[in-house]
Amino acid sequence: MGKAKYDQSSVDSIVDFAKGLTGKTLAEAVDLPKGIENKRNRGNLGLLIENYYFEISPGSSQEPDFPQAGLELKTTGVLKKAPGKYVAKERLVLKMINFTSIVDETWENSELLKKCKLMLILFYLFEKDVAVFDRRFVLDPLVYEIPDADLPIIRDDWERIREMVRSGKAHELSEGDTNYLGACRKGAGGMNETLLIQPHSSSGAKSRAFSFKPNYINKLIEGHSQEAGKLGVSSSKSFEEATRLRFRPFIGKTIDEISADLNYFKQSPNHKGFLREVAVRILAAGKKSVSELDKAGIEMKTIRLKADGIPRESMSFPGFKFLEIVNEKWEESNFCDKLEKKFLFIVFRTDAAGVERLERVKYWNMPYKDRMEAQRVWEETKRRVKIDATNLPKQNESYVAHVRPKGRNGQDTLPTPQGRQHLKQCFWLNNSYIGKILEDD
DNA sequence: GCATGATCATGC
DNA sequence: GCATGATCATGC
Repeated sequence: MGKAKYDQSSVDSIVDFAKGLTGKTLAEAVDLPKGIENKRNRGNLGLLIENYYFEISPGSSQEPDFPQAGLELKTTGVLKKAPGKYVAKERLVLKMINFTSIVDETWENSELLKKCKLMLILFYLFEKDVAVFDRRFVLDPLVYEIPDADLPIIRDDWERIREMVRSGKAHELSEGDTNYLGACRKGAGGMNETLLIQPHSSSGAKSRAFSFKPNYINKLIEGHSQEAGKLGVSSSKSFEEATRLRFRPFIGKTIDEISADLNYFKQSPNHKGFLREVAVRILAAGKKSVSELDKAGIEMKTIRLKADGIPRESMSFPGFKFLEIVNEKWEESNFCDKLEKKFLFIVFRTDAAGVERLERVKYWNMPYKDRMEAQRVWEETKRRVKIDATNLPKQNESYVAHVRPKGRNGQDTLPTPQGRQHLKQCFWLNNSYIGKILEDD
């Protein structure tokens, strides 16, 4: 190592040095050894940055990357949405969750806080076919310390995760359990993953890591922490309660009344997303900009109940491609991702007189058992697509989910492994299943 | 009346 | 231009 380029014990010095990356790629910023450049796309940019830019090789995973400065280095990808506007490509993994030790931790003495109390986050532009060392750092490095406004939420998230492990439910953890801080899967995955031992249960658990959810990262990127405070997120009220309050004034009102209140009306009788748009407008209180939900990665769904309490329709999810699903793992699938989220149901109901009203809102996480059933349906779909993409799991084959078309019209098709074209399809949660969920409370 | 098939307007 | 959430339409 040559003469010191910066002082590893000084946060300011490290940050100043990090700014040298802004607008550049790693390959432009330093002379990389030849062998590396020959490697195609693969490789972990974060690791390369540590080794070749900062010239450090962090050892212990318990300590920050710059132990003397107490600073943890993170490198994360962003996507370009519009000129100058970037969004997180994915969650930012902070640290593996140690199931054994977390049960005895408090937030203040937690391993997470020890390692990630102060972070330096570098943002590079993710582009699919560009090698990692040619990816450009597009934003200034961000020095991150949990903002006061976000602390109650993140701390609450952490405590929820700890409580899950304490009650022997590490294997039931899902990202939807929490708001900003998630427990994401991290590790081998797939068939031959070795499950980890957890303290208060004999069930093995998949390895998981603490992560910041993409939408929280987006919030950081936008630098809107203060605005989140204004929305009431930072108050002693829980995050969910704050959102619930938004809907409260409209509960019990008819759709026409709400529509009039918001001065937002159905333009076309065929507008199938109308009620969703109504809900979006309630949330945003007029401004249909970023909502609290987006930041927390909450999945909002509108549900319309018939007078008997049964949902009129099943619940659709994004479409899948026949040629992709056959090579995908459940854990990597979009459907799995969605089902791990926290849902916010906006429930409308037609009353005895035939008038439809906003009945209530409800937060919900899909129970572990049902996620496993959804996985079964997904695996079965994958299996059948390989054989005959026109014969997929129907509603009566599972109490949780089924597969059905989703497209613009009969011409909206995709190629199948059989070499034909077939109507686009997506996964649905059965309306009977949704009905059950709403029944028990 | 339900399960399945087909398609809509919208926002990004 | 197209994926999306959602609802309409049909057949049994």
